[in-house]
Amino acid sequence: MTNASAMLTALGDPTRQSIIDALSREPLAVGELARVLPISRPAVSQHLKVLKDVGLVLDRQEGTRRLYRVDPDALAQVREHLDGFWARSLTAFAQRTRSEEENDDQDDPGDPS
Amino acid sequence: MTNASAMLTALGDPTRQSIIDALSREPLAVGELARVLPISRPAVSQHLKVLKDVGLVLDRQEGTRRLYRVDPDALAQVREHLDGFWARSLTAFAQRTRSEEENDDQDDPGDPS
DNA sequence: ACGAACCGTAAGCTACCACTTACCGTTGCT
DNA sequence: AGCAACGGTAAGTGGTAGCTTACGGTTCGT
Repeated sequence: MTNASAMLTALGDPTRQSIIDALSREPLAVGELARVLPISRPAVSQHLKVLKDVGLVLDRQEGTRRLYRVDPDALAQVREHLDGFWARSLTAFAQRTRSEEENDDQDDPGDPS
Repeated sequence: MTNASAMLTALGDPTRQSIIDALSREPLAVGELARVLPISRPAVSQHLKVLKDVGLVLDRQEGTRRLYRVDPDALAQVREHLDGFWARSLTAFAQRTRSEEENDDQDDPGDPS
């Protein structure tokens, strides 16, 4: 499992999507996230651990608080991974269209001109 | 929950990621997918239902078989959704850098004009 | 009409995931 | 030193996601 797909898997949880959404606007401490989200503070901590393990968020000690923020480079990696799927699906579609045109030629082998 | 985040959630399962990966290269029938993947054919069917419900894949009856393919537009939606996170995190970072500079100014409250 | 190939769905089970409460360590302030 | 605020982690629980087997429906060939 590549790192990008691991990040994609980590993003599969709606709560973690909300966390990323909030952290993308501004860095937040765990307690601040817990106040916004409908879950307890330990639950937020556990989600943050998952996100940090795959590299989607970074943390920094700020006095007694711990500030979390998203890593834009990691997010870019996931985006490029999806971009790969997208590009392949497009070229596959283009090739399929060409094959159909060739099949049309085969179905009616007469000269179209 | 927007449609893009629902698609992102559906992409959270590694098996579904493999299915998207395979289908992005070429359209496949359910049985063909089951032969490639390490799970049974009904399991593939269930995953395909999830992917189809969120609009990530399209299906087409081809004789007795049912061909599935990825919808490039749907994939583009997810990519743009991630792009939103990415862009916000970048601007947030830029603004934070600016605030730090302003703080430097505040440390020395001389008139900037 | 019969058989074969293909697929969706129901039923059931297991494992894991997300959540909570409880506890403990750390940091900073007075 | 003592207190308060903050946060990570262990332990335990409920729900559900993902898988399998079994069954039924549809389409094509003979």
